[in-house]
Amino acid sequence: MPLPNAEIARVLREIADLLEIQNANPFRVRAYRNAARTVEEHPESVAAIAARDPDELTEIPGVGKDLATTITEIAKKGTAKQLRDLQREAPAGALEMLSVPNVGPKRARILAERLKIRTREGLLKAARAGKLADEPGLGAVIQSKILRDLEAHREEEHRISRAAAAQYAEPLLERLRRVRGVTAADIAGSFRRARESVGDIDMLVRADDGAKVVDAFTSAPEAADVIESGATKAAIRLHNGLRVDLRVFDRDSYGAGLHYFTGSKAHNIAIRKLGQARKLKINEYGVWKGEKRVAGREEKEIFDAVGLPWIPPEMREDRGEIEAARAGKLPDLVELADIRGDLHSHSTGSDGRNTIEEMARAAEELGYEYLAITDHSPAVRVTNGMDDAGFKKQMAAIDKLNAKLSKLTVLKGAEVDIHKDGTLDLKDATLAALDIVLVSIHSYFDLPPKEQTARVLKALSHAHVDVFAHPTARLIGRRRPAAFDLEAAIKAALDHGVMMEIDAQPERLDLDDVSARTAHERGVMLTIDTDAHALPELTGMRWGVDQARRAWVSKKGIANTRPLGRLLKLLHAAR
DNA sequence: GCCGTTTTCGGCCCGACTGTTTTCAGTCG
Repeated sequence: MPLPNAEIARVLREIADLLEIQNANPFRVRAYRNAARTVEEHPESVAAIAARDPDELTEIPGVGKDLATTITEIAKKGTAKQLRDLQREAPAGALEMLSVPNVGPKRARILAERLKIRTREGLLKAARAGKLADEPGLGAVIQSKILRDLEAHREEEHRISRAAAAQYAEPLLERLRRVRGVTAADIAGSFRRARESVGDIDMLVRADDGAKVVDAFTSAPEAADVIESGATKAAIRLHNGLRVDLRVFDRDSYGAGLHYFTGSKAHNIAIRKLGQARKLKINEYGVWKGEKRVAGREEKEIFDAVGLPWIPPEMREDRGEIEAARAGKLPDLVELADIRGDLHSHSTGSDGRNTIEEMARAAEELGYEYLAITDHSPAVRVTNGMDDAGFKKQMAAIDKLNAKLSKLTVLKGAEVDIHKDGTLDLKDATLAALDIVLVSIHSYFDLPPKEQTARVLKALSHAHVDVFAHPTARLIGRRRPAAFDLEAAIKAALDHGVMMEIDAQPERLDLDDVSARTAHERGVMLTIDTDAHALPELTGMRWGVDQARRAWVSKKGIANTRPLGRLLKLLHAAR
């Protein structure tokens, strides 16, 4: 297994941090950060490219001759001589200081070099002892901020799922909308781009009187702490530790502000460069020709100014969307309203909380044409899975229910466990009788990559398999993706006509955006499913659709946008 | 360190808030 892109990116970022502490050319630092990002999001294994032909690496934007050499070295050895040299030269402890809020490269160096602080605990002690107060560049106020953040364990970036963030952000947004004089309010940032997790929330408000909005914001009951508070900008921390940033814009600049604060940073930089080429300055207040603002009210005007069609927020990651927009090749992204059914759900047959009929009625309410009930097979005890006899009974029950239902068809399905050796957990005769067979990993997550890959490939080659459900089995923030060769799995899926799932559970979102995009581009049909274990979870489809949009997938690329007849044809074709 | 619709050299996105800097550096987004 080649070194994961994320690991190469991590090493590049560490080099960037150390260069910054060294006070290196900021543009050089930026080059490393930029390369780290593009490597991390590259759809193909960068280490595999390096092994094949290192020169090919320079085709990745932001990677030139030097970085190609460094990346090749990292891919081969897991580290680079440059990194080791920098580590030796840097004052011990400086890197660790960087992760503390309000400590950047300059202060990190002061803390490590002058105060000889090596660890976070050391910093906490020094701050308590008042040793930071008299240092140039620090001071009493910075000291107390550092102390407060360290005591609250805020040193590490704390990301929460987008779905969880919505529960905090949406009520706060409603509160701001009710402030007198506010004519619009939106959540921007990574939340609007539909990243699977968010580290903070950005809110934009359109109003003439910024002070009034800032006041309402900083005094909201949701605010546990005010981080900063200015004329048009403020930041608070919620009781759960989540940071919320607020910006207020007037009518003439709101669209520009929304574009700017939706990001991503990399996307914005690319757009500004396009502006520069047209002798335009683009900032969060508008598009400027000299001193004159020529656009800014609507977000679309920013794109107009640089000759591009409006680009959906989910695509704004500088992953080729600007080139696609320029070429008129932006995909027509799938929408929630395109979804005609759900292909992965559970009932009281295994670990679901509702009966098949309750689930079916709820799906009917959502306007769906079909719902697949895909209860677990018996291998994993905690899921209370059914054996072959159990499924036989359930199929008969579904036939009966379908006779009663007028608008919706319940599909007879199963979520079958993939054993350690790649065999499946139900008999072939049972699988053959089902309308839809999902396979997934629920055990032995840590097999060696070779073995894990073999296991997955064997399962996907099984004649009765329709969908590879939550393929990597990751749980965001809790369980790493199973280590198998995803490229090989995608190829196998394609060869055997197996679809791959985007599981919409906020904790899973599996496949992730980059993998789903790769699978889609290779021609693998995808599904978006809620994996609902109870009625309310059936409405979680939106999180999966957003993920698919981040993967550039159109309606055509998602199997369950098909009407029932076409879907069944698709399922039969694969068998 | 990267890169080219002015450029193979000389640029590289841009601004708000904070603190202590008495004119701006550091940090952050």
